[in-house]
Amino acid sequence: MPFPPNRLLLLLRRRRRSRLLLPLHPQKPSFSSSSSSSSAAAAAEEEDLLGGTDHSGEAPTLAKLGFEPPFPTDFAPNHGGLVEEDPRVLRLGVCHALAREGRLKEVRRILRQITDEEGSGSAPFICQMLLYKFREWDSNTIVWDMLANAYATSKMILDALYVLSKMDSLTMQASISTYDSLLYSVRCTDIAWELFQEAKAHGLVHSEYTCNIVIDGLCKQHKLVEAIDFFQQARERKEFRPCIMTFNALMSALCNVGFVQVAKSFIPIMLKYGLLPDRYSYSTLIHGLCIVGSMEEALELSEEMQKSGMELDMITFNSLINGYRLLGLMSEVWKLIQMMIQQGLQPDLVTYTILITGLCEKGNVEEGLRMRMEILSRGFELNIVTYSVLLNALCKRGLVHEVEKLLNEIETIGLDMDIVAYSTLVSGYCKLGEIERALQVCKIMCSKRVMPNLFTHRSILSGLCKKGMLVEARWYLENLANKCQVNDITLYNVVIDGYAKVGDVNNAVRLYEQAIKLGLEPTIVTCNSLIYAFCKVGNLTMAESFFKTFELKRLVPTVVTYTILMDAFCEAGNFDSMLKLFDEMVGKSIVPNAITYSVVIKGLCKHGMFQKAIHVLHDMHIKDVTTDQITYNTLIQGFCEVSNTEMAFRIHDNMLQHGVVPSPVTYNLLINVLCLKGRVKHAEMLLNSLVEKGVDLRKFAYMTIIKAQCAKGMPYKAILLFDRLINAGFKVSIKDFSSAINRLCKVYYLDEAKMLFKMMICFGIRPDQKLAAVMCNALNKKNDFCSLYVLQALIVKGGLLPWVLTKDPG
DNA sequence: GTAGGGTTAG
Repeated sequence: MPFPPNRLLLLLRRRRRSRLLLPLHPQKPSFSSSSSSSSAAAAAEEEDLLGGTDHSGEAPTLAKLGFEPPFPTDFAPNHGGLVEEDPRVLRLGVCHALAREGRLKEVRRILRQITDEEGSGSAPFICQMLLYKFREWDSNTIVWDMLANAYATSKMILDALYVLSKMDSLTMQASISTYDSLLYSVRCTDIAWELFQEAKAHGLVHSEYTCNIVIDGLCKQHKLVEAIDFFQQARERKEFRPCIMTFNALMSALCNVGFVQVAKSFIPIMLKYGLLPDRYSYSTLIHGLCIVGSMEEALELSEEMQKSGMELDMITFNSLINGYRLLGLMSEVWKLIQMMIQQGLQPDLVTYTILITGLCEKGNVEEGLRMRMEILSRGFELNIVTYSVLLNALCKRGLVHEVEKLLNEIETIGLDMDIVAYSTLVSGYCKLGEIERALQVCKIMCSKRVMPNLFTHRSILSGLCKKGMLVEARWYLENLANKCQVNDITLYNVVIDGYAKVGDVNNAVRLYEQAIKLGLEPTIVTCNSLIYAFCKVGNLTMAESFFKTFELKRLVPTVVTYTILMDAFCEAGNFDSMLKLFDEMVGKSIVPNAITYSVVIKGLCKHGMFQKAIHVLHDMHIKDVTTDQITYNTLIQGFCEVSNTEMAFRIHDNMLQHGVVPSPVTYNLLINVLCLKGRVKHAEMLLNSLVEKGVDLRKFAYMTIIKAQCAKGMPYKAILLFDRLINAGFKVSIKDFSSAINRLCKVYYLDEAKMLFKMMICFGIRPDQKLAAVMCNALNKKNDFCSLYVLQALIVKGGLLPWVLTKDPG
């Protein structure tokens, strides 16, 4: 007997809430809903078989696992339910007859047909047929064993276990191959390991496949340490002879976590067993090397593969292509595709998806969409993976309309959205601040039985936090923890960071402590957010203290940790501490990135060390650190703050030379510095040239010039620009009108102030008390009583208190 | 054995 089924059921009992649930037959009666006395007796027998009555008074284990067999209400012994003519009985009879003749292949085929037709939950019914019609047949054991095997190979695990438990009660012995089939079927669940241990504890002999199945299962469950340990021990005890598939499984699992060199070390072991690496071994290792960015080594290995007589196939080519994509080297991607075509292989959907991903990552969604048309024109159909890539890119660009179009397309062609596609959409809507829409998507996916996972929940939490809805985020998190038992530190990280961003140190720390109490391990991300929280409220002592505490906990600081602390010291004006941290970081071989350098540049500028700041920028170019808009803006801002217009513009030119497109913030800075230096005309010229070029500008750029024009006595230009601002589609507020009107009043351009005031009324914006007071006082001083009366009437009509007419709030 | 969703810093 390979293993005792009742013991297995006890194992299963411990996993009542495991994910291993069979699809239910909701319309079929369950044990508990049974009403007839005979069915109650049968139910009692079932309970006995299932390992005795549960003393807690709960239903039997299988029933708790969602197993609701049709028996006993529609079929029971001595109940007349079994009729000779039942085709299933006849087929089981045929099986017995064939088994007697040793025609086992045919028996297997018929039993597979029966189990597939009857579906999950049918085991009790079929067992009853075998039990009451064929008990005395000498071919009985073979048929029972093959029935268990049929259920196991059809992934109806609980049915297989049920048959085995029945066999156990009838003192029939199941075969090792049935045991292996069952083990194979459950190998991806944590049941497999205990199943094996139980079998071992009972001194059962393994087949030559058993250990290979266990290793494969452990690898697929990402239990790498256990898999390797098991492999070593089984080898030492000479319990098995590993096959090539086992080596490939181990190497694949290692590669997937980035341990490609460890994976490679399995090759000599393979050779010792007389096994030569096959195309799967090579492509697994090549894939592993590609995902860690070791492209040179990957190419070397692909050459070795070819020398061994194996041509590169699509999968290996795609791995290499994706490797270059991951490094952002799209030119190499194209080269490899050319090479692939030269070798007679046409790009497949995976190749195209990698290409689209690469294009989208470079910000070229339009080209990605065009590529989609090319795929269709080549006769391919897009799958949900390709659509997810496009959806993600469109969401990130905020192209909601295009997203909707693509979703319609997915629906029209009848493609099912999977968990990744739905999560992408949820995340996309969250990033766009459309939480309600994201939650609607969640509802839809649940209704389609695609359940939200960690990614989905994290996106929702992140979206709530970014909107400042921390109460809701906390509520959502606690609901997840209580109801769904989803306890993952990354979910806590998101909310802890949410608190950190608004400077709510107390709640950030409290939530952190709550996570620790739950037994969750903090990560460096948790730590970084807490350090950020203390920095945000200016408590650098606590920030440093937390930093040291986490280091003691062996959490390794990252470039993010150092950058947070450096920025805080920079903001506090503690230049020396900032540089000390920078040196400490470099000393630990942590490589500074663009964000770190921008903090350093900011610090140097604040300290008046502009030459050094420029030097850092050059240094970044030499070290091939990507400079972005913020890097340049930081330096431009530095020069603007000391009114060095010339240098600010030179940095802007340098930015263009390096192919970095200035952001709206760049132009805000440049226009502002021109206005501050009194060069309002230059500022306007710059603005005009930018508008002509179709450059994306912010309201700030317009308003900066308008305010300067008002203050410098250029009221008509200001009014015209105000008009252009409105025509450009910007929304104007009372604040914008007030800032212009106030300045005009200050320099006594009252007629123009009145014009803007009228313009404001025309736009349906009512003056507030402060603006009304400014206007009234100015009119009073100029003795413009006529206008004053009109204004007063307007104010009274608008419901503003009359006292504003005599008081100037300043 | 190949492609998709992701928490932290300027």
